[in-house]
Amino acid sequence: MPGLHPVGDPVRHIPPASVARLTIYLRALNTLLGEGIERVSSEELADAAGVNSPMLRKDLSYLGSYGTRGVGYDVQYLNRQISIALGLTLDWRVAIIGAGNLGRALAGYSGFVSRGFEIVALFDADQLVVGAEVGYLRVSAVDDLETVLERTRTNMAVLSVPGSVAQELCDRLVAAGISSILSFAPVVLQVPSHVQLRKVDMSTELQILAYHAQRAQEPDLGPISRAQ
Amino acid sequence: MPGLHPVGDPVRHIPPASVARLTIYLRALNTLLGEGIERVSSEELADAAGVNSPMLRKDLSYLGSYGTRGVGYDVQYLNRQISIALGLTLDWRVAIIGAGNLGRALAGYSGFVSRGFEIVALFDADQLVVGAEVGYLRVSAVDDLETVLERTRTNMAVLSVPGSVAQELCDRLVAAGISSILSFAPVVLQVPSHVQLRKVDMSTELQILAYHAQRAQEPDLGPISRAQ
DNA sequence: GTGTGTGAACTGATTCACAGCA
DNA sequence: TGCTGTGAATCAGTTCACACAC
Repeated sequence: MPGLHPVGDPVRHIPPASVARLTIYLRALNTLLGEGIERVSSEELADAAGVNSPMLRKDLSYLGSYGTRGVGYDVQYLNRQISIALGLTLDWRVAIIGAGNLGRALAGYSGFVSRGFEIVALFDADQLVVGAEVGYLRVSAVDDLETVLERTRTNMAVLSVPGSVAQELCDRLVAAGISSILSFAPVVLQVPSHVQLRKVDMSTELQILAYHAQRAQEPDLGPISRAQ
Repeated sequence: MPGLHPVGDPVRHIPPASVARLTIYLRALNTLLGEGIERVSSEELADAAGVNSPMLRKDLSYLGSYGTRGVGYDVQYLNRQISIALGLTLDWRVAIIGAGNLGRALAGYSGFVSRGFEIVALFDADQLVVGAEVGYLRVSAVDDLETVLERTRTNMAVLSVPGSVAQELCDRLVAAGISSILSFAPVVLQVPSHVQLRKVDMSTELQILAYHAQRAQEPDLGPISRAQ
């Protein structure tokens, strides 16, 4: 009986860790769809997503009972149900702030568009860049931020600006009513609690890799000289 | 008594969640250093890092006792201790695979170099791009991957290639002895267990934002019609 | 007095084993 | 019989309160 939940409690409250994995399942399902595969077991899908199958089943159970016992999951149907649960069927209009290499890479990244995200604006502070065409977008002046955000009905923003101006621009985004922000700036940003801020940070990631690599390097009992 | 741990058990085994936050503290400490601040309390540093102070103290306690009770932490000293614990004082030589917009953005990103990571090679498959100069680097042909990795003594790799070729290149990196990989490719990669793979994925991040934004939108009891 | 360091309590995430259904 | 869905058990991560050092 897919689609049936106690009235007033539909799908509510998926644990954050599960939400993150649901996006991975979605990706794996898309790959399967592309290969023309129509049905998949929790074991197979878990493999494709790089998790174990009880975890996958637990995650999916937060959404409802969308599989068939003894059989597995319908790829297309599950794909759609996860999309609905994540809110991907709504209209997401994204502005990218900062048209440097990173901003342009993001603007040209087809993975966004294919998943219900439309990039509707691209801003830069540099007058030499303003007006340039990047893909099908024209770069707007960051001075016109508020006006353009409103005109384009933007409801999500990506910050790809230098750390030194990130907080200032973040504040302007919040003041303009944006409450979902993805930041690539290498600084800690402060936002009011109603704003969802996520950070992507390449040097943080490298540092975490360094930690593990270091540990792998010195097999077990490292030199105490290491400290200081 | 900083620097003293039971012999044979120096600093071992920092929980993953703490490792991730230590990189943030490092960033905050660097900002403080830049402002000429010499001493900081757990409360102040926690604020700057966007966490609460008991958590920060707990995280730091995994490294040792580097603060002074009643006083706080020496910014410079703590900065150094965290760097050591994370392995940032070792020699990290990074290759970037893929010289598209993203690869070039990464190659030009000063945040890497400033934290002990040296970018030593940049690869692309496109013959029109090979040989071009990006910053102080010359783009190498991906055909020469193994040779160049060895010559440059690369020990970390960043994958910024299209999803369709990511697994193949990942396999080649692993075969070439690279065991720390940061992938920006929007696919699930399979690696042997001794290889540390981290993923950065912008569309995953947007999807997570979408989930929260959707929930904020429909105040609490969403329509059941939502399912299917 | 002040602010760190840490065991103890708690909360959330993951694993497991198996009941339930095709 | 086969594979999903889920409570119960385990494990990890976070919060808290307070002992302890300066």
